[in-house]
Amino acid sequence: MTKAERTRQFIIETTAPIFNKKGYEGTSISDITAATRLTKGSIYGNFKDKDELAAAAFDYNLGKIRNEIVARSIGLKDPVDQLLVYVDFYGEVFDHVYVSGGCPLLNTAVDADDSNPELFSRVCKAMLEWHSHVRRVVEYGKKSGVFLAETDAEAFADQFVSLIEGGMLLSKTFRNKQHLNSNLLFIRKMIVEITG
Amino acid sequence: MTKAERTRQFIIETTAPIFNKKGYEGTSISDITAATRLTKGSIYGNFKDKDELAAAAFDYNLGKIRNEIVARSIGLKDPVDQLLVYVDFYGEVFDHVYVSGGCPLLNTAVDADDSNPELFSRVCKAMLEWHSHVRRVVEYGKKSGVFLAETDAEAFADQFVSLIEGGMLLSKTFRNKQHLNSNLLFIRKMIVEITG
DNA sequence: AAAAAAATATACCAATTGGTATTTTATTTC
DNA sequence: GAAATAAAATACCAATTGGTATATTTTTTT
Repeated sequence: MTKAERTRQFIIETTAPIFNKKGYEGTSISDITAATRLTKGSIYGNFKDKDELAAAAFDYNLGKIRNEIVARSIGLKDPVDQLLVYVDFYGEVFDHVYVSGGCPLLNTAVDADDSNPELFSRVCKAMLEWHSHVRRVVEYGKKSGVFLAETDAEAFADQFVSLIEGGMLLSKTFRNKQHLNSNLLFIRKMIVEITG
Repeated sequence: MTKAERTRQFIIETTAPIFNKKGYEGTSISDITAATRLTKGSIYGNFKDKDELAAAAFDYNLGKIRNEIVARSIGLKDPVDQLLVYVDFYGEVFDHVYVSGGCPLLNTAVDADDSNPELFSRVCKAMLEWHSHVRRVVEYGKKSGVFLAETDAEAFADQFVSLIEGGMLLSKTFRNKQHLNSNLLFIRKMIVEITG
């Protein structure tokens, strides 16, 4: 790892929570230089412009979540266990996610859809990835006889994602983990209910 | 209604969707003067500063929703009907809400929690109002024997609000009403399930 | 260790930000 | 309709925005 690569990574890791908290337009170059204690020259030597850094910061924020989900999912055969990876994960990381400004998917979906089309397309892709993954796990569960054949996988994914993101929104707004926990418990019941 | 009151109202109504789309910090004074075709002097003659206008715009955006919910709820005795007011309302207004930038509660909750404490406290209040209303309707339904006694009203409200806000998020991100509709249908089933 | 290359800092730029004091115009009140 | 009053437009302000050209350090490579 060369010096430049280390600096680039350092800038991304330092500014990622700031972008997540203040938004991708609300974060200024001086916020970035203040947090990194680097100068503009250094920032612009490593990134073409603010948008490129914003995109890298979003990818980093999202990547941390995705990597953890992937790691926890390795080797799991039972679709129930695969769904529970998300439930367990969000239950465990809320406090940490809270201090870094909340769910990057939720935050960026809300604030980039008007101002930053490039960033918004990344959000779309990530949201679709998550939604499709849940849907495919349910479809796999139906095929393998674990889940009831009449289960609507698409609708299940809608409710799964909505309950998690909605729970994050409520818990962050009310500064109370209980709302998210309540939704996660409900998802567990939903999983039991589609289990034949 | 005096001239000043009319102008003030005109400014609020014209800028409310802009604030909702671009965020309360992302909307600049020049966005406001361009949209209203008024000058800074006129804007600042009617509002102390940008924050006061932002708060008025949020109140206006929220008020439109609240007024409609209240109007539709008048005279309803059955708690099922009272809950269905929200379900019907969000099913009907999605297209309109979409073009005005999405749910103001969701948008403002996400973008004001860091930058604008005054605005965020209004969001908190509004979200609590909604959540509490749903909870109280369910509690009333339990007392009057319409809903099962074992129903957890607090948890029901968590899921109710999360499914609507999460559905708005999905439908807005994917530009597809179906996700919200799917959640609204699910809420209907939830209501049936707690009905004894 | 010297030379070449790469990374960082400095000093600047025009444009835009939110906001104000003052002048001009329109609306009330008498 | 004239005088008093209120509203809106103009012209300005300092501070900040994202960004760049150039100078100075650090790293590499030889």
